[in-house]
Amino acid sequence: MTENATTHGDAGNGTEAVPGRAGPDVRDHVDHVLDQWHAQRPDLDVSPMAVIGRLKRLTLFIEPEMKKTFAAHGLDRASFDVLATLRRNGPSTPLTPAELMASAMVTSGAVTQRLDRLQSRGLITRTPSPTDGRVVHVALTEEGLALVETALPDHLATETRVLAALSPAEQEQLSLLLRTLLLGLGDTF
Amino acid sequence: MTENATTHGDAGNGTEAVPGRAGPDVRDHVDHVLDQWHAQRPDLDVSPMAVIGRLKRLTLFIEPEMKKTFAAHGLDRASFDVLATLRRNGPSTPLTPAELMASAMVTSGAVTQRLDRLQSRGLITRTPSPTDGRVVHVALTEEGLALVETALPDHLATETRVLAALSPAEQEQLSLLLRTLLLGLGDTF
DNA sequence: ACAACATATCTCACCGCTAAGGGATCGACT
DNA sequence: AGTCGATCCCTTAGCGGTGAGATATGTTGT
Repeated sequence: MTENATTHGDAGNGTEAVPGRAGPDVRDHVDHVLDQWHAQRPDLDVSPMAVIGRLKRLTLFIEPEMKKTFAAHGLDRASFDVLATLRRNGPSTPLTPAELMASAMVTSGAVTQRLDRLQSRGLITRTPSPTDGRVVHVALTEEGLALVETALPDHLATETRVLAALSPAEQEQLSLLLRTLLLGLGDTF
Repeated sequence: MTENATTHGDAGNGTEAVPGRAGPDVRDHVDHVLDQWHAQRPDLDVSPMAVIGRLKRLTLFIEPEMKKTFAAHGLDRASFDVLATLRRNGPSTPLTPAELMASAMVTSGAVTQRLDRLQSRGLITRTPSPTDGRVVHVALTEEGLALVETALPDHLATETRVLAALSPAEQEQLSLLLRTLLLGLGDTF
C-alpha cells in the first residue's frame, strides 16, 4: 500500500510523450530520504513524508522564483499579497487589516508592518472608519493599482512555468487533492 | 479546460462514503479567491493559482501543527531537520555543514546558526576533518540521538493526522504529482 | 450610567533566514 | 615551490515573521 518510488513496475511506456518529463528511473531528493529511512528504520511507516517532504521542498523551489518576479517590479511576496488581495476584492472596495490578516493567514503584527511599508511607498491608503473607531479602511492608490496590474501577468507566467511539468488535467487533479486536504484541516470559506 | 470550482456538475453522489470529507458544495479559501479573480479579471487564466495558492496555504496550515509537535520535545523545525537528517544518514556517520545545507536547501549561514544552537545544547558535535582543514564533521551525540528517536514517532503521527483527509491511494497519487513537479524543477538526487 | 468583556489595531522584543562577504584551506597548473 | 581559482565554513546586517501585550473603541448586561 505504501509502496514507494523504488519499486515502480515499469509499464514500458515511452517517456517521450511529455517532453521535459523525467523517466521513472530518475529520483528526487525525497526518494533518497525515504530510502535512508527504510534502511535505518524499516519498522517505521514513513509514507507521510513522501507527501509532506515534497510539499515543503516544492515551496522551497517555488519561492525564489516568485521572489525574482516580484523583485523585477520592486515588490516582495508580502507586499504583492496585500496588493493582489485588495485588487481581486474590487479595486475600489477597501479592506480592513483584520480581513487582510485572515486572508493572508499572518498575525496582526505582520499586517501592520506590511501596510506601513506599502503606505510609505504611496501604494495604499489607510483611512479611519467613519462608523467604527477601531477599524481602518485600506485601499489601493492609483499607483498601487497600476503596480499590481503590471506585476500580475508576470506573476501568473511564473506560476505557469513552475507548473509546466504537469498537464492541465494533472494540475486540476493536484488542485483537488490539495483542496481536500485543506477542507480536512478546516479551511472553509 | 480551466473550469473551476464554481461550475461543478453535481453528480449526486453521497458524500458519506468517506467520513470527515466535506461535500462538493463546501468551498475552501482558494475557491473564493478564484471567484474573485473571475469576477474582476475574466480575461485572465488564473488556474495556476488553484495549485500554487493551495500549496502555500497548506504549508501555512501544516507548519503550526509541526511546530507544536516539535515544541513538545523542546525542539523547532530547523533543529529537528538537522537531527533527523543525521539520524537517517546513519546515526554514527557524520555529515558536513555543506551536506546539511544541500539537504535542507538553506544558506550556509542558516546551517551555522542551526549547528550553533544544537551544539550549545549538547545534541551534536562538531569535529574538524582530519583530511581536509576546511571541513567540519557534524555528528549526533547520545542525547541528540535519543531526542530524535523520541520525537520521530510523534512527528510522523502529526504528519499522518494532517494527511488523514486523503486515502492512502490519494496520498500516493499526490506524492507522485508533487514528485513530477520537483523533477521538472531540477530536484534530482 | 456603568462595569465587564470583546474586538481592532498597533508596538516591541525576539527568532530564523537570506545575501553578501571574509578568512582559511585545497587542488590544479605553471 | 608558487600562484590562482574553487571550496568550505563562518560572520554580519537587515528583513519579515511570531507572540505577547498595550491602547482604544465597541457591545452587552445589570
